[in-house]
Amino acid sequence: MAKLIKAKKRVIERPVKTKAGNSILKKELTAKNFIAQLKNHQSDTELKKIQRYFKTGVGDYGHGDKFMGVKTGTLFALAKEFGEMPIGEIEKLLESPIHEVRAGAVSIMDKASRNKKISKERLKDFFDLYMRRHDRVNNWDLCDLGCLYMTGSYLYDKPHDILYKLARSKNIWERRTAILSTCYFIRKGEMTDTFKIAEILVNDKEDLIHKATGWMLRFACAKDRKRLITFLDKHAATMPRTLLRYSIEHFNSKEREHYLKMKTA
DNA sequence: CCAAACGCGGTTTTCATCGC
DNA sequence: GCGATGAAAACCGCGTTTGG
Repeated sequence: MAKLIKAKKRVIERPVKTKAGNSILKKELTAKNFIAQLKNHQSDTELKKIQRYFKTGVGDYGHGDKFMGVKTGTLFALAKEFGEMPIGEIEKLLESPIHEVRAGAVSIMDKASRNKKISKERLKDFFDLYMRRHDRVNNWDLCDLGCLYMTGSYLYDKPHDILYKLARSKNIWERRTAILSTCYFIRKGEMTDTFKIAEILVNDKEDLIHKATGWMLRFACAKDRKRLITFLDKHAATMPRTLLRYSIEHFNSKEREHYLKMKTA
């Protein structure tokens, strides 16, 4: 434990954050170096945990994925430091068979995208890479990292057609991308796409789509409660249970009961 | 009677708020 | 400013309840 913290600290103290050292820095901002750093933080205890956390059994969504055993927090801290990694190197990370390495790739894009000072060009590079290599995004956490800020902020002032195409995809992670990308719009007070895409996904077969959609509906409800009520009055009786329960999680018990009982009514 | 549904608790990280 | 605190968020699993 102490060892891990020490190692983490050492990484932070590297001259990565100093602007003056940019040229030296760029040399180190490689996929190879990132993976080497990750290996420093590998632990078997964490490996067991993470394999249990992401369902890896036969038939589960995470089946066949490889893990190395790095704590999420450590991964995020590392990703923050590698924020300036060239896009080609990020793509290399994305091509890794190891989950944490791919998560690192998307996390680098996520952390950098949260910075309001990110350039339009950089954001476009991120978005294009994410969409072009969506085949490498094959778990819920990768979707979350890519979409909670990055995809949405890129698309914010552009046409949103691509999200509707993704919402109708056969690929579960593309559908998850579609709904989660609206998270940024919700933050900006724009809920239309969330509800329109939720309408497309309202009878989805996948549990992880129910959860993501319910999550976004609940999030949107915080800004526009009436709109969720309208949606629920139309769909509560037939929509998947998890989707419904997630979306009304913040209702008081009376309201919750009302919508939960609509199925039988 | 069994499966689905429910609600809660545990995992971890991040964000907002509070008081010094 | 800054550390402490609490809330909330993805997720899962588990024990209990419900209902077809």
